[in-house]
Amino acid sequence: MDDHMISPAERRRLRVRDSILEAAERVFADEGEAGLSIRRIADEIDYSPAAIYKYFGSKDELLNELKEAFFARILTNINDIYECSASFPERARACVTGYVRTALEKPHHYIAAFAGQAPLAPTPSDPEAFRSTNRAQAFMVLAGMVEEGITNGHFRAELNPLDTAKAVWASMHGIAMMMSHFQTFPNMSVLPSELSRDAFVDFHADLTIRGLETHPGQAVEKRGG
Amino acid sequence: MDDHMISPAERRRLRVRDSILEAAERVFADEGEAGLSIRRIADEIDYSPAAIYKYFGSKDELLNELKEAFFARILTNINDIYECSASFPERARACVTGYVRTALEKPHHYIAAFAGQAPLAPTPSDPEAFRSTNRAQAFMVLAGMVEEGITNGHFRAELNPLDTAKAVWASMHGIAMMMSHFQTFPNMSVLPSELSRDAFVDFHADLTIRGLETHPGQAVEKRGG
DNA sequence: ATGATGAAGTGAACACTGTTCACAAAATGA
DNA sequence: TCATTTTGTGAACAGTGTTCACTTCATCAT
Repeated sequence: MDDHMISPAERRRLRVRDSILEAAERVFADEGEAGLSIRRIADEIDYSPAAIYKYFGSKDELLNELKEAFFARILTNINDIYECSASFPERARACVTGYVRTALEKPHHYIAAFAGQAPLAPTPSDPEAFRSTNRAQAFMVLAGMVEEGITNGHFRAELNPLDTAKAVWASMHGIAMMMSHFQTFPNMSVLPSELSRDAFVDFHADLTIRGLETHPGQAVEKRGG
Repeated sequence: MDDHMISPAERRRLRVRDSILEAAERVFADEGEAGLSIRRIADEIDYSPAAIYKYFGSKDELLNELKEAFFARILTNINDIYECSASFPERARACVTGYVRTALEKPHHYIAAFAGQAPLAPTPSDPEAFRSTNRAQAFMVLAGMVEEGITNGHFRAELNPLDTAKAVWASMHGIAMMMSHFQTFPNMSVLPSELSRDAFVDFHADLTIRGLETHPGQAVEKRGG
């Protein structure tokens, strides 16, 4: 069988498809979801609006692909950080700040990914499909990190890894959203901050991780295996 | 001068205006921002679409009024909690959970309030106008709470009250968003939770406040004045 | 080479959106 | 009673996502 062989036609099709995604990505990053219309994409790549529907079932489908690609980026980054050689408490903080910093690279994407009212999970009921989601994978890295911290002795033993990971995710999500939405947060015009955006991300991560630690902000000897 | 006197005409006008807001509120709460169109509101109150523009400059203006009203609700709740007689560490946690719980009463509103790409602050440059915002007031309550905790000795002395309040707000915002968006969070189909939604709010608030505390999860003697 | 099959691409339309504007109806003030 | 302002409307404009009959074109079997 020639599964791996793709005809020139298929290659051509894929190229057009990618050009659609690329144009959408460009407009989206620059002008946000508001500025992104099918007709606009069509103009950008010199096709008719209807042509796009030969490649994507709907605008939402197209957008979902952009969002998933973005979460794939976050996943890669968070994974790289998790697997780096830094010792534990720093690694945990680096995971959190890494997520936020990657999210802030494309504010419009991050906002859009959670703005749509549709339940974000494409297939909530199917475990297989869910676990293949980039979002889910990024979350599992986080959960693994929490679990490691617990067996480490750095994090409190009574914590439930999954629920704790969800709570940490929620907090990360909060600051990512806040800073994506308000371009100058935490330095709001009337309520100035002493911290730069970068420093604030670190500060917030520190608070978040502190909430999990057995001896917050202090070194601790290893406990279990 | 008869500033306080309002003519029957004005009273009538206000009544129509309110009916518009009320209809919008109803549709919005039920079906979210997607289901809310000018024509839909017009249908609901038996007016023509154009009539609405005699009462509101634009759809955004109308929506902003809904959102502000919602934040006023949050402000009231958070204020009530802050001024209640409970002793400190519990009061801090109650503030956080109160914010989140009020937000969760109208998920669509909360999402919409932060989904619009426009900088949420109506007048970022004008301090006067900003401070009159319900959002700003709710935030100041939070900042006051943090400051009290610091002078209390419950919260670490090295914390900057304003920046800390912003970080706490971000975390609260995160869980509020998450639970508004995913209707079953933290109980996701494939990643079930041991905690009910209510218990999870408490859990998250505990983690958040712990990050600020001098002796997390323990009683502490008062320090300063 | 020829004719058939299906994919790629299009223009025009549909149903919807927020918004505007000339105009009518009604209430108000002189 | 007349003039003026306010309140409300229908029709239209420009925009949206989407569909569909239609052409154009590449592929493939005979």
